[in-house]
Amino acid sequence: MDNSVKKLIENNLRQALFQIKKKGFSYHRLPPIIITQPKKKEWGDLSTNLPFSLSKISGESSLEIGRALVTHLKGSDLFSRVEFAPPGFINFFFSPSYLKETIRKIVTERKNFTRFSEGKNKLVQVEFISANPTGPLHIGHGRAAAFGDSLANVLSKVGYQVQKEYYVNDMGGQIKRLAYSLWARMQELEGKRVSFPKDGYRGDYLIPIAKKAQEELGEKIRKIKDESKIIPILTKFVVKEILKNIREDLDKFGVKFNNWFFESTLYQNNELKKTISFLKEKDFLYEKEGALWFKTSLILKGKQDRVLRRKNGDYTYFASDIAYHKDKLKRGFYRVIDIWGADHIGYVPRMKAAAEVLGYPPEALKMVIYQLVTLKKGEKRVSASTREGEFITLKEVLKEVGRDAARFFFVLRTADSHLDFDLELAKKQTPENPVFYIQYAHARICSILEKAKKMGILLEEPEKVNLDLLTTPEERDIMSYLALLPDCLKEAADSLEPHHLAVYLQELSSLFHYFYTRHRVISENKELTNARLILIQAVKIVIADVLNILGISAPSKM
RNA sequence: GCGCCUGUGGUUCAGUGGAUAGAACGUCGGCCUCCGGAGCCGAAAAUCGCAGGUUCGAGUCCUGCCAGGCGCACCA
Repeated sequence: MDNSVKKLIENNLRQALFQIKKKGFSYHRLPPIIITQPKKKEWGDLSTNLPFSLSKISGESSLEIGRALVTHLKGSDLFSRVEFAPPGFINFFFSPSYLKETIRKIVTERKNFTRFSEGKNKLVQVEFISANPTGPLHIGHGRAAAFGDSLANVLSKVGYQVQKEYYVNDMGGQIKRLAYSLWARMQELEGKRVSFPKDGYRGDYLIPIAKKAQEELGEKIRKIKDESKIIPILTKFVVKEILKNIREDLDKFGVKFNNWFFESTLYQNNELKKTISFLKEKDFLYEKEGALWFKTSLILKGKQDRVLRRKNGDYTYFASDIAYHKDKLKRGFYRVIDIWGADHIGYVPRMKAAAEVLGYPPEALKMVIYQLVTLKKGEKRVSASTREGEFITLKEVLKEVGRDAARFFFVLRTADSHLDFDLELAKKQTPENPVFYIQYAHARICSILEKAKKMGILLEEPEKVNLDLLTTPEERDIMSYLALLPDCLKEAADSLEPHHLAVYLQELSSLFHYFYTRHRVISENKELTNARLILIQAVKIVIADVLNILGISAPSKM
């Protein structure tokens, strides 16, 4: 728990800062202490530019600050060396004893090695995908699913109690069009020539649902003459069916939600109307031209007001979304994270403004925007669109490239990057996909452990093994990198960027494969064998743990 | 027109204001008596879109421009 090595170094630095202040160095405030992994091995395992940043504040020379800090940093058993690298860096070299402690911890604490306690008792919500139940999930939703699920896992590692929620828009014009589209399909099945509703959903996926609707509802519907009374029945049916498909896809993708929140409940339990009254009391509403308006302009300068209730009496999506966020706030989340596609970017300021009126503390509501996925078919780029019925479904992607590869592919990039999903490449990607590289490292380790077992070599308790024997540069590099994992996870959580973990895995796997080709784990030297078995176990545990966070399997055989 | 995102080797992407900008794929050349060759090593390949600015120091921050993506509803 709480195995941040950067935190340890930071504490050491703070003590040293306190010491040099007593010796006459003057600074009125501390700069943020930034500790990074340097580019070159000669510059240590970790490094800080504190002399630079402190010099900027105090006006004293970075050379003097650096030298003074280093003399006061000596004496920690964390490092074997601390070097001042003029003109302004301090480089830290982990001590062998710290590295030993690291792999012992990993082997004994296992998954708890990456666990933090800081979020304890704090509720966080991650709301993601929330695709309208008007069609199957497509490749873009896959990105949201992989990102949101991984982020939720990362946050729960840091100690938060995370709730994953899917908001279902089962109201409004889109759903109405969907029901009419289904009705048209059903009539087609009966051989009637009907004109398809304009702006209807033309995708083939409605055809099997239409068949099922006929089987289950046909008789009931035939008795109803008034079409307007048929539609509500069909609406309920089609939403249920499509949600069932969505759940199946997500199940295959390894994504499970704690809660499915239906927009319609906000109507049923009157919360929507209560929200409207609330906003009215706050004097944020007015009527104009028969519609009810929200005074967005009071908060967002230069922006126009937005309609909450239309002339025809229907509430807008914005209205129920305000009610939805009011409900979330009431549920006591320390933080609410909404993961939205870039096509909702213009909606962010509006929702934030509404949140302010609802009384959200500014940092409590965070929208993460991920850029949309475009499909690359040869030289052509095709964007996904549910309405036109021309899209690659998540189901197809899963069929083509598999869950592990798909999830890794989606989560390897930052949310900001515009993802070109080259399906042709993804299809033939199997051998060269980076996820296999990582899983292969895991499988290789399992295989070695299995071999050791067959040879009758028992895995010793880490305390009983002489880890001082792990002295080669390759072994040291692995241990050093393992020590950085908790910080990597912490940073992924703080920045809401799970891709750091995917990058970490690639590097760790590379270090392991490199080690593997140079050294034998199982050898005549019994003591060394035991030590290396501990090392590779640590690597194995870490790979499996991080893959698990990313929702990817860690097979022992491939 | 306005707002947000992106522009880094041939391609896809990493990169927390710091030290000589990294990796993968592709290309070329090597490495299997021996724990899994789905691996490893080496080489070629980058004016970090362009132009200014801030700074001791800019791929990273600011301004302008160029190119691409997404928005700019009484749709969701």
